[in-house]
Amino acid sequence: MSQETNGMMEGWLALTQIQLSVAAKLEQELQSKHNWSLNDFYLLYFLSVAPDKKLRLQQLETMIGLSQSAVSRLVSRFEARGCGALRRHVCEEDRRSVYTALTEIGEAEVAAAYDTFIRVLRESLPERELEAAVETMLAVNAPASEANVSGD
Amino acid sequence: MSQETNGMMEGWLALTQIQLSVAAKLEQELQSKHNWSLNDFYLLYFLSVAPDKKLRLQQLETMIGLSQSAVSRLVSRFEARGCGALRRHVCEEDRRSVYTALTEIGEAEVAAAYDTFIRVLRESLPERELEAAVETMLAVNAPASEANVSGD
DNA sequence: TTATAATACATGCATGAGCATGCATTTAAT
DNA sequence: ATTAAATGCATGCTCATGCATGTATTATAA
Repeated sequence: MSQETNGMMEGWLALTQIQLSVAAKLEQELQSKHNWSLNDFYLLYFLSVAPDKKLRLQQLETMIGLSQSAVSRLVSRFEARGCGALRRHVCEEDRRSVYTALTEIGEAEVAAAYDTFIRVLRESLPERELEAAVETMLAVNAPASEANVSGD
Repeated sequence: MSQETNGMMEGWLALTQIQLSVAAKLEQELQSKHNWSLNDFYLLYFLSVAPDKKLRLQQLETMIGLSQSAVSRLVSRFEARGCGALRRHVCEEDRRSVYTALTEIGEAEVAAAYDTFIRVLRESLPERELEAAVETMLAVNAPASEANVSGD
């Protein structure tokens, strides 16, 4: 466990903590203000910026970063709430696929949730810590990592 | 959804994707090479760098970033495997607390897993994308964000 | 001392996630 | 045209997690 690997470790742990805590804050605010989970928001957001505001499940997988089954159920659950933000219909060019499309109601809701999202991001992102964590990792992993570049 | 907020969003999404994919790679390698989950590794790692190589559950909560119940069960499951890397004993100064201590067997296993961890981190960390994502977020969130600092 | 509150961990329960698999549809091979 | 393989989504199962709560211990108040 050398100096360098330790820096790499510290940087990664710090980055992970930051990601976790900001994501928790986002989840919390989206939940209380819009009754959405973070993944609900990602789902609707990616639809809102997609051409024709519709995507097949497969496309959502990589965007949201969930497994195929998880996306299938995420959309199912959301649709089952009956809030009318989503609509699913079989893709006519390939009847195996299913399109998930954003409705006008959904568009408005996404826009509102987006504002919340960005606000919380601005407020809760620990900029200095994030920059420090990343710099630590990059410095440690650089070719000439012999030099002591740590601030403290 | 202005230019600036969009940059913030893009940066956050990129950061999240990076964290997810690297964590998945770490999990995968730890699982195949050491039969540990990522949280298993974090647990044993934090013990290995703790004074006397032991910690109370409460201390592990914030370190690992899990709830109290999740940590309780994480330790329980690990101990229940009977691989002898962990030992739990009631804290004598405060009999409500439980110490989770690393054994010598555990120390050796952590050292091996640590090497794997750092190697995967070095190999799979997308440095340029990470730096770009963070810079995007910081630039967008900076006071003088009028200036166009985006590369494309 | 005794009663009340606070603390630390364990556990029942509900939920979301991944894996393996099933079903329907499309594509490729013959 | 027929058959086999591949693709896209749904679903049964298991498991890890968070919340609410229970239990044991310690701290505080009277």
